[in-house]
Amino acid sequence: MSDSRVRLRFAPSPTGGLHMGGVRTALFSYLFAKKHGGDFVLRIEDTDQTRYVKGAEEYIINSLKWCGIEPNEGVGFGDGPYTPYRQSERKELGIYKKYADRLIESGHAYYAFDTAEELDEMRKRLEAAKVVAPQYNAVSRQNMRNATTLSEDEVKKLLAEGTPYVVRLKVPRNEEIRFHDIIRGWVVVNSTQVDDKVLLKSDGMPTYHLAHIVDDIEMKISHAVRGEEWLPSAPAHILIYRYLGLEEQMPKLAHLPLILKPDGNGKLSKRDKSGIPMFPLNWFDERTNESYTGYRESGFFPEAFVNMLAMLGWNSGTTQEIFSIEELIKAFSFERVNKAGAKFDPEKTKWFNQQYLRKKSDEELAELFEPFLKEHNITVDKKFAIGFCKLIKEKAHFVNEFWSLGSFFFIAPTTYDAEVLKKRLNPQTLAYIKEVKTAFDAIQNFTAVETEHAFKAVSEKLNIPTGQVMQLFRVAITGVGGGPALFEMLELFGKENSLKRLDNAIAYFEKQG
RNA sequence: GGCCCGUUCGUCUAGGGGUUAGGACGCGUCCCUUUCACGGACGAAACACGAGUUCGAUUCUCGUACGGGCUACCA
Repeated sequence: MSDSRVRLRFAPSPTGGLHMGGVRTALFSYLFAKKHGGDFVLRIEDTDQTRYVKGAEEYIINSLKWCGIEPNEGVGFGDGPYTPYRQSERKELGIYKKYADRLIESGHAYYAFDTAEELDEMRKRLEAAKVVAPQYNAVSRQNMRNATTLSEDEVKKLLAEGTPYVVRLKVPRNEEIRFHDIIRGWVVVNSTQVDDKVLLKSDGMPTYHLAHIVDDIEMKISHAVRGEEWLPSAPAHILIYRYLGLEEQMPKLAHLPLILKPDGNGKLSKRDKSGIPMFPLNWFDERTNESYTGYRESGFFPEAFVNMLAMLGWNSGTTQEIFSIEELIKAFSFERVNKAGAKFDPEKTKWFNQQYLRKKSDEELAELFEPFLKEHNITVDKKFAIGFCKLIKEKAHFVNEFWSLGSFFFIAPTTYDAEVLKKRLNPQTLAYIKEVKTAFDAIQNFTAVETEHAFKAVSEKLNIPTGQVMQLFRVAITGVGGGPALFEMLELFGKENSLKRLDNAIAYFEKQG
């Protein structure tokens, strides 16, 4: 096994939008596969037809694409040597039945004909008898309608009559099951705790337990990565591999710690009150008529989202926190994945996006901001947009904050911050502003350095400290009391626009007086 | 309830038999600054508890507590 090709699969079931926990599982699998020059496969586990949600599969594919963690094989990403990659289609090939039959023949699985009502009765009976863990197992199966209690002829007859049946795993009575997990080390469970899991359902579909094993074997998967919620059923899976004689080919197991809610406890839910999304992309659930916001639509960069996810349960062992996907691939290992669940931190998630925002070039940001300008019917030349981004990005976590932070760059103010006016507007400061306008008029080379110089010269001339008039001057130009570096803004606006804004403001200020 | 997994600042985490227990987010103070932000400096803030092993345990072992997961013909 150790010398064979590294192949990992991400195997979600299309029962809804892909949760960020699922994205992280995909991410870790992707990183490991890429690090070892292996394959990353997308397999769709659609064995539960009652829970199939239309659009979910496409959503999963689009999410992976947006995150930049693309499988090189599988549904939506091109066929590899093990097509098809949808379990519903693989079922048509009869492969699951084949493996189930093998288990039946070797005596490790059996037909069971119990109806839902009978199973329910059994559970009630066991509960009434104060059985600690009611389950279909080595003991209780003796009182049920299955191939271990019925004669061979009876079983044949029932099958011939078309009686609905399932195939169950015949779990031994009292046996220690040991398995190794890359993240957790050795785990030991007694088979008494494992129930006779259904392998083949009455509709002919395999359950997850059978299907994922068959497919992992058939697809030559080297490492099976999944969430911690699967740990309790892992012993049953070990048994299946063993009874199939495939323990040697069994993928190495890695159970990832869960992502927990930011406050309180428990698994991350579909919605969080922090307002940070739980899904990569917008998702609309047709069944419940509920929609969920995505990271993409909330203005997150995919790199930031992926980086944040990577740091949830994994670390490089250094103090580095900002990683490109290439760096992640280089640094990743399952050994450095934590065992304990990680609470999701909305604040830090924003911080990650801010880090990436600050790394983007002004040109790139201007392009990303373009749609917001369109939305407000604003046309400006590229240079202005780039200059705007340069000044505004320091204030923001997201590109979608740019407009509300700096709409005054594009629309000259018609109202002015009343608080500031009340505090700072008086005959002296008004005279100051007028004097500044005159001084600006005379500037040939309208740069930040020149305007600031001129502004300060007025301060000296009128003997008024800049502090008393600076904010008022800012309000005159932008209408609001806060914003980016004032003289830098003037340079971007240019002489003509700046003077026009000053004129407007002076007219307005005079009316106030 | 039973079984499994886990437990270092509020959160993400580093560390690991002897450390001033390190970093990051957030928070606070100060500096920079016309404002806000950025940046910088500083600060408050953690080894769940109890035994055992040991010269010495946050680190190893066992219990306890707490948290989480699982307990379907769902994945």
